[in-house]
Order: sequence, then structure tokens, then C-alpha cells
Amino acid sequence: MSESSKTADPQSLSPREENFLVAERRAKLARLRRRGEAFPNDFRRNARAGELQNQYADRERWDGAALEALHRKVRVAGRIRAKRTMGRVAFLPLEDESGRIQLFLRADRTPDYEELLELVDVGDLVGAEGSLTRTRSGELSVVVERLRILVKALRPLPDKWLGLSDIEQRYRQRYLDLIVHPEVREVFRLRSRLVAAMRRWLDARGFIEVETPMMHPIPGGAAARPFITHHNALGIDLYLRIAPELYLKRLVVGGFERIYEINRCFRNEGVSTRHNPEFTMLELYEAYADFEDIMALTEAMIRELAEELLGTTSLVWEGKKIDLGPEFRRVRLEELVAKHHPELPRNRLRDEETLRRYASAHGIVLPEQGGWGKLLLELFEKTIEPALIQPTFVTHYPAEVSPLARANDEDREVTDRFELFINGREIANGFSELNDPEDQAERFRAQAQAKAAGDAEAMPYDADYIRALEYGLPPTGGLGVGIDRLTMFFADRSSIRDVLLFPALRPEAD
RNA sequence: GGGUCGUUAGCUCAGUCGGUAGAGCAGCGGACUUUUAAUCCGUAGGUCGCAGGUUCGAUUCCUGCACGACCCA
Repeated sequence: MSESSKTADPQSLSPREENFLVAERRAKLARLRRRGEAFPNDFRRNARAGELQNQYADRERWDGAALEALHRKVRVAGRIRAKRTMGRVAFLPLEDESGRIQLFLRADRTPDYEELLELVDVGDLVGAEGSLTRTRSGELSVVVERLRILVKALRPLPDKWLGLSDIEQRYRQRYLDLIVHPEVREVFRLRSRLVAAMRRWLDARGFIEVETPMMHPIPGGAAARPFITHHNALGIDLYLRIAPELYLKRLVVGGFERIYEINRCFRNEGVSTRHNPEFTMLELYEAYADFEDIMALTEAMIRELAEELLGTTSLVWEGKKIDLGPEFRRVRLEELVAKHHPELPRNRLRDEETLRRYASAHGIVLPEQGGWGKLLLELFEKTIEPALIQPTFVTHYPAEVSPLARANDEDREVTDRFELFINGREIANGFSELNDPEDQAERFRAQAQAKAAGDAEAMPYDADYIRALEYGLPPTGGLGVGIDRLTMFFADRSSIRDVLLFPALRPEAD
């Protein structure tokens, strides 16, 4: 912790929201300390709740007598989720990561019965040792012969039935959200399995995972505003990466033919249900492949991941059935615009005046700067993108808005590029990489001009990247996939915050 | 950046046409030897987001601010 850190302020060290409930629990903790039983770490469990529930799920076979005849001593540990005392007996459901099992305390079997019940609260972490039985109502239970409070919870849990519904508190105190809502834990398990499966999928196809810098002297690889930080020893500003693209392609120059990186990118932009300032992206590059190959790869990967993780290619997202089974639709950007806007003649789309007149006649606000490519893209994003529900590859984006993509051989004003949309959201972006250093230098100069003219998202000229291309980047196809959005899709969530453990929020006021 | 809505007990929520507030759960005390949101009796718990204004009096009305949600840019 650095001296200049804000936590040096004694005010910020004071605990939040002390109240009589906390005081009550602190007093119990004090009693535990006097007994020499506070925060032990020598309890070792030999069973987990969910495994016991599975093992003895058959109630006919495993009735109370059969369970007791086992004479099996189990040691389980976890959080107490309720407390039902009935005088000489008490029931304490205990939850660990695998599930729940009920602790059955009996005054005649559990030493220190009275005092333990006084000391233990809902929310405490306990270790219990005992034998298995089934209660009259059929609940698999541990008859507790020894109970130890491993951690005294000083704060009460939210309402046992209604849980935690304050969305702000759920994001700020995700740990509480996770304790109270098992289904939230499931979302993040799915996310973990998705990323792991994606790595396996790519590894199996000969891709290797690499790690490139997160701090860039020159921000590049995407159209976005970067975060700026400072390196004291070097005395320079650095930019948190907005994309790993330019480093990954340098590695393809160096001879790695199939590489990928799954990690965080940072963009200094607004927060919304689909944007977080830090987010996770897969980027991959395959030498001697083009955007058609990459589209096929993207489609196969998403389809097969759904099959593996969800057991189906028929998903539901926000109530809409999304079918990953059939071949994804492929359509050129300009065709799509012409189809949705019949009054716009197909052969006049590359005309700024036509686009502007049409937009203002229809109340569509377009940016003041930019050529036909930028205007057309804006028109698409505003009027068509939200309607692309089934998986759709939109292809051949204007070169003007694709400064790192290879120009199409028949039509130099567009690029061999695609974006994949599902349920109105951009999921992936890929293209044949621009490997002509002179063309790339020209595009960088155009970007630098746009930047000078006030476009904060335009890319700066990266001379070393041009130098790398001058040694020869193989013909290459590349891909970026938004992991957060893909998780939203697989987990059927509407907000990116629901797939981020700690979404960006303004700091809590003290 | 703009609009709408929200912020009341630890949690989930009522409520006050302006007279400083209630419930359920959680808590505390008691009863209870098979509960499943246990039940029953009793009890305690609040800077009504923050700051101003209007008013004899503001949690309530007005303004500003903070944080959040949704929509728009």
C-alpha cells in the first residue's frame, strides 16, 4: 500500500454501517475469543453437502435406519443458512459450494448444545462432525456430535426468502449477491466453462495462446478512446490497450501462424448494459487464411461451444429463440442497407449527399464528419443492427471505417471484413488482415488526419507496426470475439453487468 | 450529456392530501424433542439518500447534489 494511498485517511478506515445487529454478533465473537475458538483453521472436512445428497438420494433405500447402520462419520463445513430451534433439538441447514445438507443438533447428542445455539447465527461458517440420518420429514441430516464455529459472521445476511433485490448493492457487494443467489454463481460458472472450452477448442486446432502488452506506448487496433497511465521510471505516458491486434499481428510476422489471446481490453467510454470500460476479448490470427475461413471458424466455434456447454444449438436470449444450427446468414452491408431502405438507390449509397438527405428526411441523426463509409455504417447501426436477431454475418465494410482490414480485390472501397450480429448485438468482428505496408501507411495517415480534425477515436500512426509489415505479414485472417457478450448470449442475460463479477460503478460515497 | 423512475429499520416493502413513521423476515428475551420461510408469547430497532428553500412545523412540497435503474444521444 503506497503512502499516498487514499486508505491512509483514517476516516476511510472506519467500518461502514455499524448497528445493533453487528454489535450483537461482535459480542458473540468476543465470547468465542474468550473460549479460544475464534477463527480456527484446523477443521478438515471429508464430505461435501451436494455429494452426500447425491449419494443418498434414494429415500427408499437410504431411510433413517439404513443411514444410521452405516455408522459413517462425516465432517462437513459451510455457511449456516437458517436456524430452527425447537427446544431440545435444532435444525441448521448448511450450504457449501456443492449444495445443502441439514445439521440436526440434539441436546442429548451434541456437546455444549445450549451455548452453541446461543453463539451460532445464520451466516456463520461452521464445521460439523456427526453421523447421517433422515428426519421424520425425510430430510437427509447430519446428527451433530461436534460443532465448531469456524468464522463468526459479523453482519447479518439479507432476507432469507426475498434475498437481495437492490441492484446497486448486488453489484457493489457481489460477494453478498453470490452468497444469497445460487443462480448468480451459475452464470459465472458458465462463463468460466465457456472460456475454458474456447481455449480447448482453439488449442485442439493448433492455436497457441500468447500474452501481449496491456500497456501500450501507442494506442491502436481499434477505434476507441484509451485510458492513460504513467510510467514513473521511464517518464512516459502509456495507454491501457484498447485491443491487442497490432501486437498479435507482429507475432504473425515473427512466424507464429496460429495464435490467440483471451484477456482484458480497456476503452474509456460510457457504461451501459452492453459496455463496460474493461471487457474481455478473444483475438485470434491464422496465417494463410482469409475472412471467409475466419467466418467459417467463428460459426463452427460458437455452434460447437453451445453444443458442448448447453447441449443444444437452439438458444433463447431475451425471449427470442436463436438457432445456431443452420448456416449463419451472410449478407453484404450495402445490400442490407438497400433492402431496409428501398428509397435509397443501391447505386447511390456511396454518396454523402444522398445519405445525408435521406437521413435528415427520416429523422436519423448522422455524424457531421466523415465520408460515405462512416455515414453508411452509422445508418446501418441505427436502423438495421437492432433487427438482426438470428446469427448474421454482415460483410464488406467500407475501407474508411476499417483501417486495418484488407481491401477487396474487386472493389477497393470496401474491405474483406465481417461482423457477426446476434439479437441485435455485435458479437464478433473479423477480416482479412491488411498486410500491404504501403496501403497500411496510407490508412494510418488518413486516420491521423481524422484525429487532427477532432476524431478522438481515430488511430495514431504506428511506425513500428509499419516496419513490421515491411518485413512481411503473411496473408492472414483475424477475429475478435466479445467474451462478455457471448456469455450474455449463452447465459440469457440482458446486461453486461450480469456477466461481470465486479462491473464498473462510481465509487460509493463515504 | 438529456429524460423518466427510484433511494424509508440489517433485508424486502408499506405509509404520511405537511403535525418527526409501520409490517414481514432477521435480532433480543421466553416456550417447544423431527423442523423445511417452523410455530406461539413478549420486546427492541429509524438523521425517511445528502444539502438548501418554503412553512409555526418537512420524511412528505420546491430546488440543487449524490448514487443507481431504464430509455435517448
